Amino acid sequence: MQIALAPAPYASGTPSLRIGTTPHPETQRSFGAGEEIFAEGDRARFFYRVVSGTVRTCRILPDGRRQIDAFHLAGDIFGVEAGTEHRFGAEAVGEVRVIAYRRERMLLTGDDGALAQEVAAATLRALARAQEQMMRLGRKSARERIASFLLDLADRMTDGMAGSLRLPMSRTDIADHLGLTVESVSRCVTQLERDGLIALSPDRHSVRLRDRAALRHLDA
Amino acid sequence: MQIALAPAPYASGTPSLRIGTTPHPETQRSFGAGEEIFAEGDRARFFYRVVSGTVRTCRILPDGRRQIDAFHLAGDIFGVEAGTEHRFGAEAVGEVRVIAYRRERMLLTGDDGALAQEVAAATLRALARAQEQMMRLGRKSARERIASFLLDLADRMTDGMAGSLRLPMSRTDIADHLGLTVESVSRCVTQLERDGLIALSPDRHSVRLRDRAALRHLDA
DNA sequence: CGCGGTTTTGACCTGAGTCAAGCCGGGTGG
DNA sequence: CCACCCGGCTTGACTCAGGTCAAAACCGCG
Repeated sequence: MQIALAPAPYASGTPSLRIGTTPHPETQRSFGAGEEIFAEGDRARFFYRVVSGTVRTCRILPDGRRQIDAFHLAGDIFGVEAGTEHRFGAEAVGEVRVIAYRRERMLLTGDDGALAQEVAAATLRALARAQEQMMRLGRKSARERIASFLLDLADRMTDGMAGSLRLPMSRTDIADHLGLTVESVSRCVTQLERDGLIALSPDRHSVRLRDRAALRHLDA
Repeated sequence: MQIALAPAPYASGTPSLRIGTTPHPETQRSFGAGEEIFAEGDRARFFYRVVSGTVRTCRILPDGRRQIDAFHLAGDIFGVEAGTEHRFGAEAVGEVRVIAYRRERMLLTGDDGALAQEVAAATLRALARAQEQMMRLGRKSARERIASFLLDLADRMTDGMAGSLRLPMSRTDIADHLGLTVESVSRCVTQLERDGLIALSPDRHSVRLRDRAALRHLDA
């Protein structure tokens, strides 16, 4: 497959879009913290690209248990479906701007094949992440999951200057992503701090990875 | 995307392949129980389709913990990679026959676009399964994981006549897929049997789903 | 009928969950 | 400018689902 896994061409702060020969007015939308972008079961008429901010896609069991499938950062594509409806809900984590693409756009392989290829690449990347996540959820301890998650996030958020990354999501979100409880996440993070592997800002939302080697060792 | 999620055109016992205009001699290969089809880290020169039998793709942590990513049944495509190497190993569960496709075949969008589309569809399906699996691993109890797994397998193995499906894999494999231990799998299966939700053959490898409603309720 | 691998069962242990307070920081209004 | 609130984070004490270790039991097979 000719899919290039190079960094997504529309990274972080690139709201402008090059779009084939015919100018498609791409709809750009904004959402406030916690707002729903689409719900589980909605008709999948669009798929999206994050322009700025962070999006979480998640599913909720009837009894309230929640699993956050993934966090999508600036440049990431999400909401692509094989069937006709969204199998996950999507919500803004903090302030978010996204571009909505009409799903049918994917049908035309002509002209805008570039977008189609990008989507294919994004899908493959999503699959790779999902597989990584399965490893975490299936076989790793709480401590290992946190270490792995932080490293992964650090890789993806290039912006964070000098090893310090700002976590856009709450502890609860992290817990629901890693299959843990808030308390466990809190305890593990604190423990990693005590052990000197990471350092936390006073508001506890910025993390500096002080000992990547040790973290990577935990990541296994 | 024009991907049709209809049942894969080359299902179960269909070794013959229709392949565009130029006849490509597709390599068909056989493997015995436990044999390795490719290893984690191998150059990804081929991807595969299961002709008969079951394949497991898995990853092993340095300390020996194993996570089985997925089981691939007849008709399934596996081993498609975004990068240049396989990020999972693949092994035969019992006797297996597969067709190996040269990876470059995907490059030509011409002629054989059909295969390319099939791969795209397979990728999307794999992603959907991975997401289902994350839900299981992240938020479900042992009992629920087993129920969910059995239902899923029953759906995919149409062959199993009248609700009775033969599990091709060992308890250990199931455990490593569901993030449990052999003992837990065994206990849960036995419990489901005692509770009358399932019935087991004397060799404990065939399962009849006696109360799908209850199982589905567990699946949530 | 004995053998070897898989599955099951039992007794015990522990990592993470649960429940219940505190704590801290940031935002508001007096 | 500061006292107060409120939601998210942390901490502590206790519980429990599932893991661990060890031993049968079972099935299929030669």
